Amino acid sequence: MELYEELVERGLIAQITNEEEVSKLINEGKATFYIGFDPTADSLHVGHFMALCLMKRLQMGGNKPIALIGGGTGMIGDPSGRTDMRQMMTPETIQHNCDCFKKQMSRFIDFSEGKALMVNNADWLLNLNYIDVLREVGAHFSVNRMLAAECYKQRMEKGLSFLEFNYMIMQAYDFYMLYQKYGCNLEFGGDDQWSNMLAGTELIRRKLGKDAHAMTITLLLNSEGKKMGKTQKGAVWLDPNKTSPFEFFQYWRNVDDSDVIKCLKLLTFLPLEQIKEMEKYEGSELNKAKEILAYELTTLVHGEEEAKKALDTAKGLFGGGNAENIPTAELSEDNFKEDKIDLISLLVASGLVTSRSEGRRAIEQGGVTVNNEKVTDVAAAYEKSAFNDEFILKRGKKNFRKIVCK
RNA sequence: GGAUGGAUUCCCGAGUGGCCAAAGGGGACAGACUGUAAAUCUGCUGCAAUUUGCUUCGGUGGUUCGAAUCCACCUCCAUCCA
Repeated sequence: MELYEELVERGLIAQITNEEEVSKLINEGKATFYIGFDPTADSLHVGHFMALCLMKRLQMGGNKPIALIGGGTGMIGDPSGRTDMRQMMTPETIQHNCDCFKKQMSRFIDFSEGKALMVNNADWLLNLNYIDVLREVGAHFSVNRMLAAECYKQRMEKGLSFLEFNYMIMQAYDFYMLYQKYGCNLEFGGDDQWSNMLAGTELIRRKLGKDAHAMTITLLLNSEGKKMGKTQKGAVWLDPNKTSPFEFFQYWRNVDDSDVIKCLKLLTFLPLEQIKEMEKYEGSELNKAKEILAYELTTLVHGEEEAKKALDTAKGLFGGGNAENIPTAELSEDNFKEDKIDLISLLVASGLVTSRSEGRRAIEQGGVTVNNEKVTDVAAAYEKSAFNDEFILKRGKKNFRKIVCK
């Protein structure tokens, strides 16, 4: 199967400007393509992960990826799909985030010997002269058309600042620059970027009279149409310090039945034949597929060793076995009063709940377990010596913490 | 710059002087049922304490025994007009 066909088969492709041209380009390994990442946080998250995978797939097919870090566009903020204005970031934060991105990306993409490039649009955007831009680029944009773009629809109700309105122009300009500098002839991006990307191809056509293409990646949505990769606590990060490998593993282990196959196709590098086998799974058999999904992804992001650990831990916790690597909370002297600590304090100290009220509630509702024994006494307290042996605290069904005493 | 409407707890949204920590819904969380799934049902959802206290309704000040509710000023937002 050719590369492009595989991408389609996996459901990765959402929209495309010219299917015939693009498929030819990438199948022959002749594309130089770019994907932009705006440095909105100090770590990449799952949403970026799909883009990284795609870069990798294409790179394996001989195409040349350019990872564009949005040091310049980050100063503006993309209004697409947002209902409110992004918080403005300081240049220092942006720089810091850019650096973090670079580090993380190098894990996935081979940047050696010019096989891939990493550039920062701050290099050309920051020094632009307002009047020059208006004359050179602004003349080619029709406000009427821009306003009609899908990505601004939501914002038309709540309000859109001129600052953010310009995001599309900046992104278009990026493509235009990359085309000239590196012969970049293809832009990839999330499906919510479609209008911004089209703006780029149009700008290139108008300014240079050349064809460039755009292709969007399916957004990772669950069966309810919500973006995946978000939890109550926020995004699922690729940085192990922000989302531990175990948490990362668990996130995928817990996806809905209806989303497993889709995730396998979109996110893993498992051959399609193997995934097709799993499509036949029914009922609880799907748990096997979930396990594979979680294991594969954890391996990709954190390495095989971490993935094994996470798998072991999960099996231990849910199947009754060793629970070596679950998140640990350390207690210090200060946590004890007269060599004792009450259960509520313990819950708070371990980070399983955020307030004492919440802890009390959890206990009252029968959601707290100590070494597999349900505790319903709100006033329960433990001696220091209780922590000499293994002490596993559990809130709800899936939140574990091993408690150790310094 | 002018006119009008608005800002309520995670979100939407009721509340227009005491009965309001604030209806209802959504979400989140917990329990039951399960397969570490979904659906469903139940509970719960400001903070702290074993029936009580404390801090909340854009901000600041004021009226009042008492304010989310009334007044003044300010900030922000939306719509229309320029």
